[in-house]
Amino acid sequence: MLTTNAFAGIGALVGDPARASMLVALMDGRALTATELATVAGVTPQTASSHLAKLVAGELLAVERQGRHRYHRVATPAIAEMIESMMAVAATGTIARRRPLCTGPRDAMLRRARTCYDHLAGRVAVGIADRMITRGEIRLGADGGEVTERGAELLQSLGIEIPRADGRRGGRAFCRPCLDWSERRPHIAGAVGKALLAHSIDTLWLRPIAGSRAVIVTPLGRDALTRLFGLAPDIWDDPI
Amino acid sequence: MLTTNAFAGIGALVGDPARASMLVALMDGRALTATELATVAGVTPQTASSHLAKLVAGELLAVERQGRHRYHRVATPAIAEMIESMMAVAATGTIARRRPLCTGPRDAMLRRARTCYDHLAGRVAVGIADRMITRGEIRLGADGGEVTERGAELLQSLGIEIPRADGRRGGRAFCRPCLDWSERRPHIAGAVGKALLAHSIDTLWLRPIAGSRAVIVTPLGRDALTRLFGLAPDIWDDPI
DNA sequence: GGAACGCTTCGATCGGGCTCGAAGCGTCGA
DNA sequence: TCGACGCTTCGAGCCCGATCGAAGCGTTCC
Repeated sequence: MLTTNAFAGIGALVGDPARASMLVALMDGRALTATELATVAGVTPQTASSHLAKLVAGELLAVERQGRHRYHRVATPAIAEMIESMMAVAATGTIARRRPLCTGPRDAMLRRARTCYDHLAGRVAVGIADRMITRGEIRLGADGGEVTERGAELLQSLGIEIPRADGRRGGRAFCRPCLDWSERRPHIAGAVGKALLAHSIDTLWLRPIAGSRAVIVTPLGRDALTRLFGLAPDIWDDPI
Repeated sequence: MLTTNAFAGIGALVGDPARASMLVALMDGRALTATELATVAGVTPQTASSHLAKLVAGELLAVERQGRHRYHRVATPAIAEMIESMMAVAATGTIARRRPLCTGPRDAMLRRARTCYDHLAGRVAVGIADRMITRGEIRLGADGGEVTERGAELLQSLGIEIPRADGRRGGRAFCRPCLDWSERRPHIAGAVGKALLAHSIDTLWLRPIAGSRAVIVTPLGRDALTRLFGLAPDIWDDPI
């Protein structure tokens, strides 16, 4: 079976710890250089080069040359989704469940707010999803979700344009639940989640941290998100 | 990073050809014995036992003892979704795209109609999705889909009860697009796809083949599906 | 032009894991 | 009770691939 071999090949590509680290690092959607990825993976540049060549040949990563740098990024959204679903499985495993996923002040930031490929994740993102559901602005089920009319009004009032499912103006905007690794509950992914994150960065509500998936919630963003999405004030406090 | 290690572990588990074959074979949702899986993977029972032990330890498979048999199945729907997304990536790769996925009379059946974990896949499934979209019975987008009121009426008239997204009666029924490996276009997955397949088997429209993911479309099913979903007659002909 | 830098290629080493034969354990049927 | 069967464990062989040093190529900066 040709597909089965390709399937195993994908697994083997992801199966090496160094390559896995690289893929995880690229899951925020940015493009990183070979040297940066070597540092992330904890290997020498030669080894990283070999790994990156394999990932590019396997079409998991795409590469662009810029001068003497080579920027690597996740090749397609489908691949990012695949990695997401694999991490969701990995995060629910016994080994990961045994003790808290991460500790320390740096990881407290990750748990609070981080990027998940093209949308927001973490305690804040789950809180936003919770409130939008209870206020009837979105609906989320096991198989998908959508923005309600009330939700569309809210987003439009913020200046966020949500692409419709079928391209037509009158169509419905779907969104996708994405299991949050740290919270173990869904946050909003898909076009809606992407637009929400982009808008939050544009308006300086959130500020990405270079070299990390964590994002800083600015004082401006804290006020805006609390007000607009009716977040509980204690969402900003890191639990012990 | 604990999660990254677990992530790489999942990849390594899937990365072996023998284990990959087993997982693919189990993707129709049935539970198979260790010996059956050894045959599928083309390895000796000892080797299969070792692989299965790893897959069970990694919580990708669950096992049930029945007398001297051990039945293995995909542990959770989340894992089946993960495998699906990996196969979708594998099926779009250059290697798989180079030549037709499969040939021969046995594979013609697979291309026509097969199970995809808990729902139907293949040319017929894609045809059903196409027609339901054009007739306004379902909507499918990149991030999800839903059953329209007209679609709900159709399904209800067939005696298919679709679980609502939020459990409430008035709620909306979401469904999920799933990229068809052989057709390279989406068919219907999620609760709606599952209910549709179950109903088709109950009514003897479809008959699963033991030891294969292919399903036979009975004459009864051919008539019913053509009539109910307005399929083009040539969908039953295998292209050369 | 020369040096520093980013990245790749080549070659050698080495460890992990896949594989199967042989043997052992539990279950089923006669 | 005995043999057949399904499956697992143990052990040894063996191959693949990850890793890094050394060297080479192209780019940038001074």
